[in-house]
Amino acid sequence: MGRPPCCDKEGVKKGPWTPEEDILLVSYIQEHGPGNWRAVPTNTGLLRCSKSCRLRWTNYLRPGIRRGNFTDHEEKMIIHLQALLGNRWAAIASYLPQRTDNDIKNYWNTHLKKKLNKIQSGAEGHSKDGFSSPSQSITRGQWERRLQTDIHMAKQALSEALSPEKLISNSGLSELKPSTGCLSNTQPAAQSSTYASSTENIARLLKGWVRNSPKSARSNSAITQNSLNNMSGTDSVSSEGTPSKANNEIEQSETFESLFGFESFDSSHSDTSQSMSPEASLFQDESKPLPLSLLENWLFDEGASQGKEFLSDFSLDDNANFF
DNA sequence: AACCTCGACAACCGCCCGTCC
DNA sequence: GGGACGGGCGGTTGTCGAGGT
Repeated sequence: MGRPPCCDKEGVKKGPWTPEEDILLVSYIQEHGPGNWRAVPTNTGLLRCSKSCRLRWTNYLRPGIRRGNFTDHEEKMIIHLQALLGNRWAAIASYLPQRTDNDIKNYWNTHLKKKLNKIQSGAEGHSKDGFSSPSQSITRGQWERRLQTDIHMAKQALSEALSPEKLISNSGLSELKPSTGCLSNTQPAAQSSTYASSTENIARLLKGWVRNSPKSARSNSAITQNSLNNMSGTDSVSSEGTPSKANNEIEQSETFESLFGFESFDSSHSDTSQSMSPEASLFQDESKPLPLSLLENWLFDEGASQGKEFLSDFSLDDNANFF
């Protein structure tokens, strides 16, 4: 007997999620927190598979997700991390807390793969013209130096992206300023007309839902705090850096709105991978990235051969020229 | 205007792993 | 110890819109 499917095939809805379904899901998670996905469809009345609910939440509804165009910085990080980690999208995503693994995977498959192929074919063209490919001509010493340089670059990029100073300086309430924030109704650069990809629709709907829901009328701030704790899957907010009662209800309300307003939709932020919204920082604990030093160790201790493959696949020089 | 092709991305599927009983 | 289950992950497919013919 094979493993039973995670959900009955009959009576399970498939395809794009509707706003109503999103609201049902979000409201449930607000009350109970993410997890126990098996129970979600039955408790919410959603005609969806539990996996589908989890996916919808983690990839699109979860607070702190940045969508829209990838910055050059993010692009570089993805390329470097892909070279280091391979197609371990979840691991790569842990270094880009605002991006989901699915998003990164899609971006890789649709954009970066092609770009790198172009580069590679370009390099091959060179070799045909008399230039030997780097992987063929490079000595081991050169290769190691390049590898170290590459790791250093990746490390630098990561530390820039994840440095606490930047997090603090960039994650402050300035993110909520109308000029750049969620309340400004800024249009995403690439907005699709379909609901599923119209994150602003979700935001608007959810905002409306929060305002109209009886619970929000009862105690908006309480919900906000609870939902933050629940949604983040941690109780981290309360211990250190606790939003004290000095953080008044308005601020918390703004924070909540920002959860679904996603200022980061605004792709006009120049180097947004370096900024992190407060909500995003909440989720950092959820998936702590492996320290890069460990990656280095792994790479040098066990993966020298893999490193060579990497270099032959992905030439630094080509890459440098490309960027 | 109708049809076709291609690209982008949301969602699904199946496998695997960790946890619990 | 091992089976069942829930959840995570990566690969793949489906859908839809844009652009081209």
